[in-house]
Amino acid sequence: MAIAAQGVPGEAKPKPLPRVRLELVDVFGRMAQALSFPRSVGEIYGLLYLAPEPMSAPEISEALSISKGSVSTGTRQLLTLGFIRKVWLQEERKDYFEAVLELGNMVRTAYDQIFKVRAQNAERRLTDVTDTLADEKAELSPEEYVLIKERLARLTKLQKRGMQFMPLLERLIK
Amino acid sequence: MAIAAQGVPGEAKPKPLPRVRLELVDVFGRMAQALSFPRSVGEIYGLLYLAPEPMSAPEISEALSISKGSVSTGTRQLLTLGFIRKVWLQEERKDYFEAVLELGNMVRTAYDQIFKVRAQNAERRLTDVTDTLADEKAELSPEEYVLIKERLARLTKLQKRGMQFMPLLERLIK
DNA sequence: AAGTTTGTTCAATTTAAATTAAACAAACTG
DNA sequence: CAGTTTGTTTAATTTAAATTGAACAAACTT
Repeated sequence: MAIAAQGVPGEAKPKPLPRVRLELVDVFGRMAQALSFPRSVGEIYGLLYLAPEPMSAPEISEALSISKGSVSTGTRQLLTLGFIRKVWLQEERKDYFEAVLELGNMVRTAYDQIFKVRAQNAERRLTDVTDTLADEKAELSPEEYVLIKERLARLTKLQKRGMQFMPLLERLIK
Repeated sequence: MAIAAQGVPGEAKPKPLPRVRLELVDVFGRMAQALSFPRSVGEIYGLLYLAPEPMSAPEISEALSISKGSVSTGTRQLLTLGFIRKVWLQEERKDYFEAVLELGNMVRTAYDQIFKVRAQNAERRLTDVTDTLADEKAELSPEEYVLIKERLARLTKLQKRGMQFMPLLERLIK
């Protein structure tokens, strides 16, 4: 039998969310999808962004009607991205979460963890293709070899340009 | 009974693709997925990028083992993005496609059609949320109202900063 | 110790998106 | 004209991803 402690922020308070908050949940949900994150991840962030107090996992689950499994994986993703943080509240055993409001930082970490990694992967894969071309030279007609070589060189050049671009971008957002 | 015309580029030439080409197909396929495009769209582009001659839809379908339906929708997407172009070859009835190699242009159109549109949508949705807050003011406690208002203002500010950023980005890529 | 509550993990299910297959129209061929 | 070939469109299927639900471990309560 729960004690229904008074001072504990979200305990026994299943008050329905105001419309503004539901709407922002939706906005971030869609935004997440557009960035190919699970919708629920965006929804959790949207919920926390307008929360007056930190929220526990069960509260989030309740408010968004999503399973606690999804809350667990969703909060983990948001934590590793640095979009939310854990807050220990008084004597509570539960984890509480709050949104990181300094979105500037968010942009930085998102950049580092998503964009940068992808760019590096792309670079590596392109090198692999170029290696394959070298291996395969004998089996190709001279014309085809030259053509492919030129086009891959073109891609590599573009790739390099993009990479040079990155430090500039970094200076701008950091 | 087909006449198996000699001069026609890709006719009756189901020669298997060299490994380099298969690999680049794969690279672009994955890249497309990462950008939340259908994999097949990337594959088509990857195929055309190293094609010595323009390719017809049936040839693409054959080379990638995808249905002609997918080729039809995939080429349409790539055409509207400006990543490939149609080429009319001699007297042929078929459409032939070739990759647009000037990837700089591609980046520009991709920016205009994808990023820009999304940014504008986000702006509109955020305005809607702010409107909802105004509507709902009476039903919120003063503290909650102020809190939400401040946080939405924060988002709007960030949003504006992002938008200011865009012309700069445009100048860099255009 | 027995019983809660919280949070994680993973198999099973659901959902959404891409792909195919089939039906069709259009442009040609003999 | 009858028969091909090409390309588009839509319903049906397949595939991939997200979500749930159930099993479990850990930290607590009584």
